Amino acid sequence: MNGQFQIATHVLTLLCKQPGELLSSDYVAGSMNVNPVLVRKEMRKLRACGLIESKEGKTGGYSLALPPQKITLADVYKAVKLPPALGQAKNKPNPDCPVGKQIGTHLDHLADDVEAAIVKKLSTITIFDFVNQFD
Amino acid sequence: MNGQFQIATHVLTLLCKQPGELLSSDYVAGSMNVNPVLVRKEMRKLRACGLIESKEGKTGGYSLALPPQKITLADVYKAVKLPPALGQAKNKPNPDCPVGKQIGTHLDHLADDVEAAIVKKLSTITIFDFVNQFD
DNA sequence: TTGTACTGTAATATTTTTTATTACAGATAA
DNA sequence: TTATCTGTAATAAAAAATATTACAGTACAA
Repeated sequence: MNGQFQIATHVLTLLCKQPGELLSSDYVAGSMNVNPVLVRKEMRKLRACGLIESKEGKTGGYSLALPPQKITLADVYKAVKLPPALGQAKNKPNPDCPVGKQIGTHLDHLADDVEAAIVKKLSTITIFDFVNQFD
Repeated sequence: MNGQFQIATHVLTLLCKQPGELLSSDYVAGSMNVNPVLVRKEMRKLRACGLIESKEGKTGGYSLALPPQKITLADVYKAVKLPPALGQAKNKPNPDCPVGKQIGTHLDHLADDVEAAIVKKLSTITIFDFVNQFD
């Protein structure tokens, strides 16, 4: 149960719907029933990728750093860095087994391909597109 | 850290490499350093989808139910039913917020699209293909 | 210049999920 | 009838995600 992508997308949606305004982590957290600190953590990632800007102090808050047509959901996905879609083995396989010895490499390669497919799909959708679905 | 797909793929690889033999959960678990009960749990899912067969009793074990050319990694992915690639919000958003009210629907739709992209990619690779990569 | 309302961040606790372990009933072959 | 396997449940342990608390730093405004 990992809601990081959902938090990031929710905030970007709010920012897109209220351009020019600075939204606080408290306000945003209230809209999605989540802890404000968690919002600030995700915002740090989005800012590190140049998707949003933040302002400290009274009257501080978050705003889009780019026009919403320039932000794709792939950017969001890469910013929040979810765990791999195919999962990840906890233990290393037995190196004495011919299969165990090699399977890690092949599974890694496969995981890369799947991540690429996800990014490709998400790169076709901008925040602008996503928000346009709303009434 | 979710290794269910890895376990399933590892077992199918071993079964493919040793056709005709029945492999026990203990043997397989040893090849991937994982608990045998966990292997049996994944095998239950694969069997429910008709990918493998199992035999109880002494000399029991697991075998492929189909030729490896007929089993795609998409079949495996669907059989093990991983959590959604984009994650999932734990809490429901605030229904009094215009965005919170609707975003669930749009995120669900997006999740479906991404899962479809993953399945499409994985459906191009059979277990036979995967195993052929090994030395 | 002092109070207020934010961000930024760390530390810790709680909750949830995943994996491991233990146990045992039932099946099947030697 | 004994040994070795699957099938499954129940429980424990480990890992990950989220929530909470706390507080330093920043910026605005009265």
